[in-house]
Amino acid sequence: MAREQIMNVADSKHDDCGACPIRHRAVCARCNEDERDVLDDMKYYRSYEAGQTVVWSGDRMDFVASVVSGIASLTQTMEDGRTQMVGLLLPSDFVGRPGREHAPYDVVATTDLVMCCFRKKPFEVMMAETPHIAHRLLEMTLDELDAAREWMLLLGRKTAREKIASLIAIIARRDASLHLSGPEGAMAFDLPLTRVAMADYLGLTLETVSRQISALRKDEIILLEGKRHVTIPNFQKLLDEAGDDSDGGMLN
Amino acid sequence: MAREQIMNVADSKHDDCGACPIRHRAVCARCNEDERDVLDDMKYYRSYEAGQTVVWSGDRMDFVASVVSGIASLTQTMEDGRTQMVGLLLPSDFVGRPGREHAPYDVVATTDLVMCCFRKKPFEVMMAETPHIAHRLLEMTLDELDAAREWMLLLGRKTAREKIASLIAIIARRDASLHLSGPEGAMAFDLPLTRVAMADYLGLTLETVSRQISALRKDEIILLEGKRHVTIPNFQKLLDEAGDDSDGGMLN
DNA sequence: TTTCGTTATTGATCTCGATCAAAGTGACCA
DNA sequence: TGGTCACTTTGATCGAGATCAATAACGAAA
Repeated sequence: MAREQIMNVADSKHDDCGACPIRHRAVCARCNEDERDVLDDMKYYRSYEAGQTVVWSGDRMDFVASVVSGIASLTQTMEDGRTQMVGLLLPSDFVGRPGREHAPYDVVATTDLVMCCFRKKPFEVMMAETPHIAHRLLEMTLDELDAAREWMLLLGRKTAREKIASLIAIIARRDASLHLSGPEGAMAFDLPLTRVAMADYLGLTLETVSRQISALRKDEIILLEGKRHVTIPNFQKLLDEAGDDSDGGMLN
Repeated sequence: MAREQIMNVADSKHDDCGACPIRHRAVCARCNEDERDVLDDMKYYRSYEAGQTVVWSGDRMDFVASVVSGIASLTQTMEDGRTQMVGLLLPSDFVGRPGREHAPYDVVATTDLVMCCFRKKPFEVMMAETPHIAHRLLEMTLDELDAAREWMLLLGRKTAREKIASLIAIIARRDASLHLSGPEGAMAFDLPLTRVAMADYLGLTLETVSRQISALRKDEIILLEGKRHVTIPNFQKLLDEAGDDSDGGMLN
């Protein structure tokens, strides 16, 4: 990890709070200047282009990180090339495990990506000294575990159509919560994933993904402009297609 | 939760350490008597018969718990009855989330089961005061997240035969680590799951599970005595069938 | 503008696992 | 001893999604 590759972003008082959950919620929220100094010393930003691999499975990983902007995905690959996405990291999501030496999955930039990295050793020390951080991290990990379990239902039991509808609903909801838009009328956004990435997410082939998206469009569950821009005229209808009960993945 | 249903197990000095990871690793290991007293006050044991439901999805859940003996499973069900197991809890595994009101999944006793329960409020207080517990819990949650991600690869990309082989390998390994047996020669154990439970775990039907088990037996990857007792003559062969690279699910 | 390369769509066919159906096994009890 | 019930195995057939193949859309570079 050459020093020159590290991009230090201007660090005026609180301008990165929204992007960096560890700092924002565990430390910065309390505005403890000592802790801020420790953080400033041990963190750095890196950016990646869409398609770049952040870490390869099995590589030594001497940092933990959180996503500032863009989307990263965790991917597992079998020897014969079959691949399954096992995690989708959106802004504020965390990756890396204190106490672990090597990455267990490929981490890939799905879109252009900025990550906020913390060198692992000092991060571990800080975590031991700052209970807030351990609690916040536990909180985030439990959220991820819930998401993973929702995803397991999708992979194990849903039809291709339901899978696609579920994925679009997840993206729509995440997008809506980022933009703090009003109650659910029409929603519109760009799909941040290629058909191949969707297929890897859903345990399908890209052809099936394409066919099912076409089918949902024909049935006017979604509207497509170009290949990526989606409008959802009726969110409830989409949820019905997804086969989710109730709120479909929102945590209590 | 009637008082009479609560089974208080004899609590001589350290006899439950092996069964109760929270106490064992976070508190009891330090032999801090004050903390022991707090725990003794807030914990209780419950037992369930195979098939009994511990909590229903959506129910209020005012405790967290860890498995002392037996196997519990976390299960999600869609309105039309399709069900997917999303977690398999073996002795020392933890269930429940501090700060959550309602259970997001059904928790079912897959075999006869004893759980060690902690009332949630006092547990949360203790967690806030005892950093060791939060760290230990984070550790366990991260392990579960890793297991869930391994499972996602299985659900999304593996064939029926690979799924069965993977499941048997997981059970064999867990069993071996419990009994601290020597290096991997022949292994023998009872399957703790019915065919239906395996199907729910693997995202298959019970017929397919049965057929694939028969096939593995015919190919002498496994030996079957009765319907449940399995012997694995060559563990590496089983791993090859499972399609796992390297150690197939062991962490780091 | 043409050309190239990436990404997406659509069609034809095949296959693995689901579904429907029947029979086998073994524990428990009257 | 036979009957019942839960669980499992095996067979026959079907269908959703995979696979193989061709074409389309679109942006970037020349």
